[in-house]
Amino acid sequence: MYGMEAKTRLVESARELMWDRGYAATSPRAVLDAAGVGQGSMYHHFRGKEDLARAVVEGNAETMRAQVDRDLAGPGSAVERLARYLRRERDVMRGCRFGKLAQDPDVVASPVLGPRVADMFGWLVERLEVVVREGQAAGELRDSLDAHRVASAVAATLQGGYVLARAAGDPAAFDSAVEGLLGLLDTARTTS
Amino acid sequence: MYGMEAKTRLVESARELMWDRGYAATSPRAVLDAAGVGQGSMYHHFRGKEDLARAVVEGNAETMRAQVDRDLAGPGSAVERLARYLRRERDVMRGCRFGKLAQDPDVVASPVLGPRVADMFGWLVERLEVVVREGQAAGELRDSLDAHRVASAVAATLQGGYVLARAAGDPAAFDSAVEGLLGLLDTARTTS
DNA sequence: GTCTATAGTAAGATAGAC
DNA sequence: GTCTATCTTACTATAGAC
Repeated sequence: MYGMEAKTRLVESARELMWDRGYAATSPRAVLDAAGVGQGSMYHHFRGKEDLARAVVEGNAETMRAQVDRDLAGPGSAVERLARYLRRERDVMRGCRFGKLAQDPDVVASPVLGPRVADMFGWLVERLEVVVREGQAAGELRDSLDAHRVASAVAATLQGGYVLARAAGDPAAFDSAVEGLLGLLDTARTTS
Repeated sequence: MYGMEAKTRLVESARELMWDRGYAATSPRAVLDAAGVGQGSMYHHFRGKEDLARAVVEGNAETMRAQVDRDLAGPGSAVERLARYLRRERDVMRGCRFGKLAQDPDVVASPVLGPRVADMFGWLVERLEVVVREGQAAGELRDSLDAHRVASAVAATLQGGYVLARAAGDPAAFDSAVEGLLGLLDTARTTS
């Protein structure tokens, strides 16, 4: 963290703290201490807390889109690709960087942060929907299923899995939810 | 709110504020203003913010257990009862009173609040699991399904549905997720 | 029981030196 | 560009009068 310039260190420190504590609970003071820079440095590079968070969110969005694309656009059938996405190794107890923000009233109310979180989830569900449709076109998944709704259920199970895991204090709760959904998805295949 | 004694007004005010803002973001100051009482009154009836939250959570737990039992223990097949639970009218944009707490680091870290939230979700998943097993015993749901995992997926979809709705700023995202799961549950029925 | 006054700490941001 | 000092406001809690 100390081999970078101050601006980069600020964003990286904020990224870690926001992942753990969310937006509202991440104070500029804590970010500065973690980055090892003074306050003046932050207010030189950013307009304030919200602007720093914007930089964090933009970086996270790029990373997440790339990860999702890797899982969903790779080889395999539709269900195999959904399974690869759902079962990807995750830092379950830290939660989803975006799901955490969506729960924060300050984020949703922010004109700069709110739309970015909304866009991320809108994109994700659309992306999942495409995979479901491909599965239907290939005759793998039943045509009777509503692709958008199934995609929404997949995204929701993931987000809810994080909630259950944090509530239980046990990552296994996340795995149970994911495997439960995959079990149901398996019954929705035309081939068996 | 003003027809009750101060202690009751404090709990009710805190309940509303915590539903909207969560635990950490709900200040005693805001609760006192909403309840229309002074600070001394609160510190007479409660040991502090955490103790007041405990009273709120205990009341919420009772309410939620009663609601879930009404939905799941009533008449109908297993899938019908799960659908009644999932489709029950909800204040989607306000979210789940317990899911919100599970996401709050201060709550999870609290020895008095954390276990209460954990117990609530543990009880819920167990309760859903019983319904799935009943469906299997009745020959309605496939025996190949893991009841615990399916129950976890149901609970997770609900919690994740709230996340998607808040991110999108649209309750319809919640409905899509719920209907997506119900669509998958329908394919898991042995009868059609 | 309920109130106001006040304490001590931390939040988020600004000013101005270097 | 980066620093420290300072400002204003809010938080959670305590003290002590009524």
